[in-house]
Amino acid sequence: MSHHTGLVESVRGQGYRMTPQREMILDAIHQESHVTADDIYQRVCAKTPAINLATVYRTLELLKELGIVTAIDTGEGCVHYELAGEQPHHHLVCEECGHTLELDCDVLTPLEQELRRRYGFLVNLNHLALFGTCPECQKPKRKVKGKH
Amino acid sequence: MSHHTGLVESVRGQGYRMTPQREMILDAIHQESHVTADDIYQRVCAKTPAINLATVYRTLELLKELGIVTAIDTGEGCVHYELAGEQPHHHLVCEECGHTLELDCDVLTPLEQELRRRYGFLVNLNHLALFGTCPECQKPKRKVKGKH
DNA sequence: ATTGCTGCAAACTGTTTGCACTTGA
DNA sequence: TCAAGTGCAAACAGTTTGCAGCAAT
Repeated sequence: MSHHTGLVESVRGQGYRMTPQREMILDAIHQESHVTADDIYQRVCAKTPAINLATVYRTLELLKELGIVTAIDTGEGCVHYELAGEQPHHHLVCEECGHTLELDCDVLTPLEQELRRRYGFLVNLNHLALFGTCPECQKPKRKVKGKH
Repeated sequence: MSHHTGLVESVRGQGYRMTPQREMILDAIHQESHVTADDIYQRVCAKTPAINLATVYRTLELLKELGIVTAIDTGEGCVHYELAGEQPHHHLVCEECGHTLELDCDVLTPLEQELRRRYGFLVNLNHLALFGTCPECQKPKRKVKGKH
């Protein structure tokens, strides 16, 4: 099942133990990237008796330190995780419908350069979430409005 | 004391009551923008007997709806608030030292345009927080390293 | 046989909510 | 007057932590 043997080795190679839990968690992120701790928890629990949420958090923390996953805070109150190996990409999150669309990484290259040139700031745009209004929601349609 | 009479009127004008609490909260944000709910709470409590944190949150929620303040999630686990009237500006947050530096808004204009052109996405860059490494922390200095 | 990892339960942080009381218009 | 706003305490969600037992090396 493990198509992610490299990752397993990477963990072991750095002096950490490979446990069934860690393997399942790696498996889960591998299957579906850009997930929350709870997503992983659900996904893992679905197949085997159980795993503890705390373990998921601790493992994610470890994987983050090992540079295997990266964390993205999309500002929705929960952190999303992704395999670090992935092509860095970004998310446009619609504030109205919550829909997320992915963004080619090259769109941000000019900004990256500008920030370095102007401020000497080395920005980390591995996984950025930008908020706004998606094309769909910009269409006037029936304005429901109302004081929510 | 209220140099923010306009805001007070704005609240009242939209059919909401002006209470001492709300006035103090407005006052606080006026004095120091880019604050957290708790900052406001502290600041207000310092001068008068007391105010309730829940009230701060409720008021901020209201002010946000009225378009008087805007919320920014800098990803540090707590939301920052700012007077909406402010020049939109952005923050470069250093992941190493936590230091924040402000960013001229024009740096992001090209990105804004690109997103609209390419994806039809109307991005809201009123208050953006970008993470990375500040010039200071890029200097090699003594690498302490060590396992977290 | 160690030492690291796990599960569990409890703590913690930022935020929200239900409800009875108070107060601005 | 009376709906809107407040304080309080309790609930919440996401995340972290202390500790005793379990298991990978």
